[in-house]
Amino acid sequence: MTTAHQPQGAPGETRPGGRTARTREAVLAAVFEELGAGGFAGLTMEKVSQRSGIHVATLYRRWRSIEGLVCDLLTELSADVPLPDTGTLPGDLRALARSITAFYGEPRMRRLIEAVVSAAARDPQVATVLRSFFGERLALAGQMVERAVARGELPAETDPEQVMSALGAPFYYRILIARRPVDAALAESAATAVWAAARAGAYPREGHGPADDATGP
Amino acid sequence: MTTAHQPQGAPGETRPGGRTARTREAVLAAVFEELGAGGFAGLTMEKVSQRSGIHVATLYRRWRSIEGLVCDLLTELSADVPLPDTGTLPGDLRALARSITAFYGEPRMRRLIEAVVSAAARDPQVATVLRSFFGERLALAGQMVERAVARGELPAETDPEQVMSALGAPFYYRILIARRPVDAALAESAATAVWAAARAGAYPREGHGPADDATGP
DNA sequence: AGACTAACGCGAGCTTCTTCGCGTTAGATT
DNA sequence: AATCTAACGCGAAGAAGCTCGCGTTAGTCT
Repeated sequence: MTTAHQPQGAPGETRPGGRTARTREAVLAAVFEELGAGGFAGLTMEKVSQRSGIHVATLYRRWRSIEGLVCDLLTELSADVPLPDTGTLPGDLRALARSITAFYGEPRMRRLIEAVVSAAARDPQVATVLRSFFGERLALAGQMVERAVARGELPAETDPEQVMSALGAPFYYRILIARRPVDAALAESAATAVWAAARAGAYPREGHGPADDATGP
Repeated sequence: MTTAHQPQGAPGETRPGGRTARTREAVLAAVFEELGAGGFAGLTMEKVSQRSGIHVATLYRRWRSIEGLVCDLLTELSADVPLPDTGTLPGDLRALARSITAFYGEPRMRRLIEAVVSAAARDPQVATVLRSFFGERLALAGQMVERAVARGELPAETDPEQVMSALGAPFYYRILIARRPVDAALAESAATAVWAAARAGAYPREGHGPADDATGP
């Protein structure tokens, strides 16, 4: 869980509840606020230092760079989107899509993911953390799909992680590429689309080709 | 077409075929190569200057920043993915998905889009250019879907741009978030998924809700 | 061909970013 | 309570990034 950048900070380290943890909290809060205020463009060590009251040298010592800070913030805000269990996959997909919409409805969170992706483009270590971070979340969310397959809602050869990728993809496209706010319509569209596509066998496990009904209606 | 950063450079300006155009060509080529070599992480004005043989001051004068350079490069490489017309929408979707795969199959191009998104997170002007750039391409690609609607392959209330967004989204998710290379399987999956989802009415125009078959099989 | 001007090269100078050494503080240890 | 050490504050020094003014070059215009 601890990033490669910071020698200490996560619970279970040498100074668990003490000064170290306090400064980390203060710093990450400052990064988050600064990010919400000015985006990644206006994010600088100097500002984080001023807002948090922590000296710049300390920031460089523990996090090495802005990228490291953003990266650490990402891992901190991990457990914010819980997995639904409504009993049916379309219900679950819809619920999750709405959760994601609520999450990224806040400009702060869009700024955060923007910053993380931007940081990953510059720092290979951040890229690694980002990949494994989403990898874990994807594997976790995949359980939702596995239940659906067990219930017989989807073909047995369906790849759970691909389904969940397909659910998330429209949001990140909207945020990073189209650069428009996410809304309820996107959530409905994403959930409906993934459900239809998954039923059509568009997300097969490796080895199985996709069900080829793509030759006409 | 001209970015907000550079006073000259695009064809039709004051010094069309002369030194200005040559330096721009040399500089953008240098940026591209440097990007392919070290990614956005290793991209610096100094290196671009050295590789292109153009003085640093000139780079700052014309492009103002690294972000401006990357932004200009994006607009330069715009017309590289032609629109297919196979006669059927599933055929078109598949062909386009394969084109996109070929395009982003090159690490260089993944680096480029990474750099562009990263630059947009820092520079609001780049963000604007990025949005309008993809907006235009989306509108253009939407014609593919309009033809399909006219042929009766899709519901009349289908929103062309949403369909095309949905086709592109998986690629950008793969590149920027999952951080794994794009492959043929992704192309097939994306094309198949969008086709199934579009037929199910998952991409309605504003005002029409998505066709609600999301309550169970 | 000659005059005119936009764009470039050059290097100095400024700002911002980043690191380092040393003394101090907070928390753990016994 | 006394000791011991990791983490922090502080300021200075070094490096990198960025701007500016001036002279030169290349392309245009008459």
